[in-house]
Amino acid sequence: MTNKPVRVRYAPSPTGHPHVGNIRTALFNWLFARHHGGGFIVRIEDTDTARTVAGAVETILGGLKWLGLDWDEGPDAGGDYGPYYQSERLKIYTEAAGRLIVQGDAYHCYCSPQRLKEMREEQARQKQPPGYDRRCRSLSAEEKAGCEAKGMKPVVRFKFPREGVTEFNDLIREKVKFENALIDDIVLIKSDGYPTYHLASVVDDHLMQISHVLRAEEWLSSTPRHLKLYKALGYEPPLFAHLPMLLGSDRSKLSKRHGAVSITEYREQGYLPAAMLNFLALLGWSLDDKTEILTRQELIDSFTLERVNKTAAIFNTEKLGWMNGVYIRALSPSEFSRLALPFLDRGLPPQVKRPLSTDYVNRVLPLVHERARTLAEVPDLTDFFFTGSLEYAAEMLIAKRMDRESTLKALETSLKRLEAMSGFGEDALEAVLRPLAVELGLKAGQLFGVLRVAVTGRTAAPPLFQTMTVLGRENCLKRLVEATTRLRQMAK
RNA sequence: GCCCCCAUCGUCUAGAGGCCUAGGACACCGGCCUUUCAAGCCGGCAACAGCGAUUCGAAUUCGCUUGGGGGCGCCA
Repeated sequence: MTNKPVRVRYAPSPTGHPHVGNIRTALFNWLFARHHGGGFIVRIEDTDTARTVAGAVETILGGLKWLGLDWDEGPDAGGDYGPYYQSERLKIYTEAAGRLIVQGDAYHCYCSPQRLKEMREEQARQKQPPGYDRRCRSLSAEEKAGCEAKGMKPVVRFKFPREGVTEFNDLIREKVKFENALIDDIVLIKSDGYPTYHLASVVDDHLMQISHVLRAEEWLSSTPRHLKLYKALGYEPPLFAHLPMLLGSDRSKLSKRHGAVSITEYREQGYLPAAMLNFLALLGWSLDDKTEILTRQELIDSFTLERVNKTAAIFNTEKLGWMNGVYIRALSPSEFSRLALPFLDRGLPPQVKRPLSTDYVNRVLPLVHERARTLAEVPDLTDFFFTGSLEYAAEMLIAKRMDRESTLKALETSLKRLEAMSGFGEDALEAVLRPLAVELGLKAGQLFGVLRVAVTGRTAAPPLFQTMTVLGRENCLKRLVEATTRLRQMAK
């Protein structure tokens, strides 16, 4: 450990949606910062003008906010080390690159993309490792002048040492060693004047006084270059920790074909931020041998790099679903209603009258509270409470070990008894229907099953009497009549 | 192809030489509860990749093999 104050950063590039793998990296950085009482900085790495997507910054920031990952410095927050958009720091990078050239640690390269492409193809043919052949390292003054005269725009390349070994101590992987001879000269400044990730992140991490770089494992092999860059620039490098990757179900890099991959999609699918946070934290980190559910504060208190593991983890949606269910059930009824309402409003068929009655909704939702794994399931679970007519096959009305005739009789008798009821409460319904089953020579389950289908149009639903109570007398009677008709019309 | 990293149930993981006939969770399969579903409870299935070495003793240490992942862009 250095004795520098803890300052970590999340440095997304605004090229698309916030990938859950990326967000997991953000989360670990945030947890690390909060655990140590350090700073969490967000820096936008918008140095690829071609790939930058409008609105992406907002989406990424929105994802962080949704999860409650607050940042101390960055867009919207300001800070003493800004600007926090790399596109606004171009001068700084140009200056750094200029210094490296003067020092002899970097050089202009005029090789065209075309030549580089051909070079790589040739290397592939020869089964040689691909990499820049350093041709422009030894350009004479005349050759250089010639290129300039032709108006060629150079890139700046880093002169990586040709021999020796670069070794460093990764906080998670411990000693990692690379042979310098195998590492080529990376581009520092592109021909459009923008820096590459390598230069920009090194310069900014230094300037922003980042103490620990926690990033995904895919960066492990470029770390030697970064280390040499720090050295050439005269900076003291931060400590590095390369986090395990997040993989899809087939063990390949998590991508769209594995399903939802953007944090925004999970939000839209009705996952709760607390569940998402908890789940993501457990991908590559664990507290002990049994704890699964942890609050944000518990996560902060117990998060350490020592307990981050080295193995890539598969993003397991099944377990996320279970965990989300746990969090949903832990919600108070009113919180559940408040959170589910927008999903209901959006998910119910268009013919359902809007606005939805708050009072009615508040009576319906408790019935499915413990049955929902995501908020997005709520409309499907409750639509029969809202729609006018039910759609189901008449056969569904016929319960186990019953036939058309006995079902018809059960329906007609029930209808008569229900019509005769003065009240229509849960207990009253049970008091009427349970004895009726006996009277009809049916098991309670058989009668209730018939009525459940008649009233909800489905075989799986919330408890019958509660459902009927909420649905109300008029609606229930109407549906029983419809069920009778439907059964009569059914072909024998 | 070259370089780097990794390797415990299907999945997420516990395990830092004897506590391990390897623990927990998801999923799955039974059972209980029960008007269906869900929830809950009880039980079950299921793993130390292989081979050598070190050691009285190895999932834990070392080596090799195999397997998986990542990197090798004027992307990040």
